[in-house]
Amino acid sequence: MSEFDIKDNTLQLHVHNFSLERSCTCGQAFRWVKRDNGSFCCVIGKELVSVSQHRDTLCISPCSDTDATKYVTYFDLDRDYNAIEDKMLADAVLKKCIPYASGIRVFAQEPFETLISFIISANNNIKRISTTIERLCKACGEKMTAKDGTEYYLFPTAEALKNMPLTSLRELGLGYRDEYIKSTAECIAEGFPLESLRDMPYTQAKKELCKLRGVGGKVADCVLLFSLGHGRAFPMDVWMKRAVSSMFFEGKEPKNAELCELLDGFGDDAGRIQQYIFHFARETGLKNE
DNA sequence: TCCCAGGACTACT
DNA sequence: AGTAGTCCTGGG
Repeated sequence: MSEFDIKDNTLQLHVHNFSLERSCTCGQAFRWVKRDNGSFCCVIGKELVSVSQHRDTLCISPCSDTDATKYVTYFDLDRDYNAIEDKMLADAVLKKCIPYASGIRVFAQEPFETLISFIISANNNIKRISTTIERLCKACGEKMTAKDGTEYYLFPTAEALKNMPLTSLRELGLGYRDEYIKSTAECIAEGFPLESLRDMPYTQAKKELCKLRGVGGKVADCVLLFSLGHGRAFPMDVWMKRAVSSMFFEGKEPKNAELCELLDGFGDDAGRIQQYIFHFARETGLKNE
């Protein structure tokens, strides 16, 4: 495991080629908040944690003695992203993405929170997704108080969401997604084996996820990549469609088989490479393609 | 006022 | 199997 140190309830993790800012704001997670002092806050597990980066050191607080592995896993610190970038450097197209996205890590988030969050993300923008999720947490997530007195809310359990009246959900600004969320929360509360999708082949796991209401191919891929460890998952939103068409298919939309061939070439790093392409597309607007 | 935003559902060929 | 219209909401 990567090097770490704990003092004064602060965990210090050694990182390399890591960008906290890019990783927290790239759209994979919605509860990270940037504070004036440059640190980022989020509720992870049941803790409200503050994270800051100083060159190659990540400082996380508060922390207990046994939290190191938890955050190494969350921030994906044991993976060799240099090896991924080396692979991309060998490809003339992928090479161009690196300067725009280097340092992004794919976080390992909690499956249920990720599932509900990305159902909300459908036909929606990041700002509204974030505010809606915070309202949802406040409405039916457990209220917690940190040692310094700060109050915060956990992401709601499936049980709590299931018991919310549709009208109350609608008042939170979920729009037509309210019934998707209620229905999916019901399925999870009644035993839909979300965790078991981790060990299932990618294609089968995706098929299972798509049985849930409000979950189509794109949302399923987000859940598989961002919370269930499926590196093959390659979320295709409108930006990615534009990017993939212009970068790999001379501006034309690829047929399904052509796309599969491309993604097979990316192998188990497809999802992480997706993050590089996505960031490149957003920052350049694909103007030079 | 109209149109769209990091999709999914439904009802059609 | 593939495609058009519709869906709540906030902002340009």
